[in-house]
Amino acid sequence: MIRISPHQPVLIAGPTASGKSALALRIAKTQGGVIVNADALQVFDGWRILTARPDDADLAEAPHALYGHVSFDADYSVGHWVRDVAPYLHDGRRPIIVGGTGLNFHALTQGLAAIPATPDALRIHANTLPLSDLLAALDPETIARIDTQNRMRVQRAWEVLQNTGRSLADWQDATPPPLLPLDQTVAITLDAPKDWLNERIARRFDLMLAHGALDEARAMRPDWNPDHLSSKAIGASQLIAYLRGELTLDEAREAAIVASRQYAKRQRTWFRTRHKNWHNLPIATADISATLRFTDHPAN
RNA sequence: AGGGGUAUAGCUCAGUUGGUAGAGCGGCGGUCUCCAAAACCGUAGGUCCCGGGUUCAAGUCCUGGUGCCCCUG
Repeated sequence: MIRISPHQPVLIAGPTASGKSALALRIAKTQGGVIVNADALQVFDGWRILTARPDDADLAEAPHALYGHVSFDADYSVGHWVRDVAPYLHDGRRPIIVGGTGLNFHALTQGLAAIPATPDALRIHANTLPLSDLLAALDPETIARIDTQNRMRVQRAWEVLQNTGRSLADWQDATPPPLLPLDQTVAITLDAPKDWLNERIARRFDLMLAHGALDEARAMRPDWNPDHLSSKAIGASQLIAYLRGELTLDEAREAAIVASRQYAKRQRTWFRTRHKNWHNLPIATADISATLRFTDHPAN
């Protein structure tokens, strides 16, 4: 039994296709609140079907925020997101923060180093440098805490040092307190059995196709640029490849489903190790509404 | 029916002049404080189609089957 008091923020995490949005909507409708998106791709205004963004009917049932509010060709990252959620944390309505991006929840509840954004020019320059050069410029303290084989992590550390003159390790040690400490929330991680979820992932992709994912891809095709963040939506590159005749529809479908399964695996790994202090809510085995108990008075 | 080709990991395929097998993808596990639906790391899988033969030794050569593909009639 999970007790939830009035106005208390609710956090809902869980692997893709586990039913997070449906749960959020149910809570919002029955208990009130604003559903706030914590998903890295649903913030974009492109690929609405493919990213499983709430449809108009959902939007009509409860207030939603941070869905599709960023242009499909814009840059976006955890830092932007943390700034964007802030206004919804104390506006009098219960925030129901839902998404599958573990890093966002981590930044929200554990804090995020206040590092200035990397200017585009510096990022573009960094992209051209060999990994060995990036590594050579880094301080030992930072090197010790990053995966030196992971170019993105190394480049990030390099960019921070170049741009701010301070090492990533330094910045991280000075991480400000979190915007929303975990103990002020009711944090729920949806836990779905792997086989059950894999089946749902496949079914959901077929449903997306049935609901016009291909039309969406056709509409996005003229502006298609794999470098856009929004282009990372699972299934996007696959459907574009199909439209270009590079894959059969069946191959595109299969590739998208596989990518989705792999993504769900990464999410499970993250949640398993990082959400130890969250409520673990098994989804296929229990009736969720029976587990959640909304109280009339603050619980603590 | 005749001729040719092919049969190696779940899939697609590599395997040099014979020395009991590898890759990519997938699977499984993990890492991750600003590209995170990203990026990265680790790992398990094989009676090498079946039988016989040559050889100290055969995925590799010979032979008989079988499956599949192509061509001819």
